[in-house]
Amino acid sequence: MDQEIENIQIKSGVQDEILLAALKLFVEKGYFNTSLIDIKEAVGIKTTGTIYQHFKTKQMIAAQLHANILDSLSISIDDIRRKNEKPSEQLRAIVDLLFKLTDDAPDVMRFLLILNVKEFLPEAKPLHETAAIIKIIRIIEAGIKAGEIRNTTPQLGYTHFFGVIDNTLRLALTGFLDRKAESYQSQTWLTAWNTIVKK
Amino acid sequence: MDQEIENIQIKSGVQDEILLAALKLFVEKGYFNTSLIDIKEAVGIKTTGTIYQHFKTKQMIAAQLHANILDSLSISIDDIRRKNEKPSEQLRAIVDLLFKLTDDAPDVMRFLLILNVKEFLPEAKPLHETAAIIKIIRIIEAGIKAGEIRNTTPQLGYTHFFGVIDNTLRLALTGFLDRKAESYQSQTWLTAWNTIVKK
DNA sequence: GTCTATACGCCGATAGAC
DNA sequence: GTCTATCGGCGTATAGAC
Repeated sequence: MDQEIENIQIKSGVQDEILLAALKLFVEKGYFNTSLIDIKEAVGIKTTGTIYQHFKTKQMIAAQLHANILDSLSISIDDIRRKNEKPSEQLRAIVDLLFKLTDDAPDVMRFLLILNVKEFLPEAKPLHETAAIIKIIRIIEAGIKAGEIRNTTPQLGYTHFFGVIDNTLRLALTGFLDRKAESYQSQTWLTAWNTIVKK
Repeated sequence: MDQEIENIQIKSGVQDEILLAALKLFVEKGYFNTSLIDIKEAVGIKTTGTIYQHFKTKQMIAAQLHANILDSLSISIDDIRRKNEKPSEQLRAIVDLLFKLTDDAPDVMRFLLILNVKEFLPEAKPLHETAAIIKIIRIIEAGIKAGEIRNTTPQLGYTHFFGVIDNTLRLALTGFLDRKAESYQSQTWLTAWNTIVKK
């Protein structure tokens, strides 16, 4: 999986076909309901043995996916921080990205928002200890210092703001909200921003 | 498992000991990482065969837990609706209940908020088609009609309001928020209510 | 590097004694 | 109703030919 600014690109090659097929199956049926035989068939190779040429274990496939997604996100956030000055603008750009990913790469967002990663990657850091989320919390921290965001703890600000954002994306991904995520974007941004803005 | 108004009570008896042990293990390790042997040992019986006297399959244990939790919630919401007139008061009482459950019965809330139920109960209704959630959406609908809640769709109102609530509870349950859920309750209520209140 | 074939363990579930 | 014992199957992983 190739990381690009502001998006998540998939290279060709067997290894990446395996990752792509696994991502689709994991979010569709769950990690434990997906066997290497399922993956083998989705990729179109004839044996599970071939998978072991590219990944040491089934778990490593999931670990690689997890790392790639979080790395891409972290890189995109770096880029957003370079291109935008004010915390409010940075948050806005992050929200834009997440809505875009939800419509364009829903399986990536399902992996992030719906799967309980800890069950199949017990060694994985909790989300809030990953680089991407730490950077977001820093942005909120900066917003509080700059007077854009009301005086609260960055943790609780993050919790409320992304409570609105993530739940909207999650319920769009599961079909409870019936239109494309994009159609909820402007109203959801306003609502989320209002949970933390200084008035 | 005995259902009581405003709380979730566990009866004694082997059957309920199994449910209680399974709940704890499922939220701790995940459904698929929990074997009947784990459950047997947690309960303190000597054989997995005994479990089959009370439940037809492992899946039925999870299904029973799921049903009991959602039924209790639905009953509690009925009670809240009887005791409170205004939609704002009803929502407030539901939030009170959820925060209370998070501190007093965290495993129940972990089952509801963190586990990806669909993975191990593929036949289960999505949460938003359950009686409990339908009732909540009706409350929001009533609030819009009564002029307490701003003019939006009940679905999006639900999404934003419970985005704030659920994420706060989820992050309290996972330790990202380091104090008891209760300590965030009043501020989180205000934030959530502000996402939908008519101004 | 991809294939065939298979080993091996674990777990859900069952049969039947007590 | 709880126990002992065991079956059958699935799924991960490996060994080795092509």
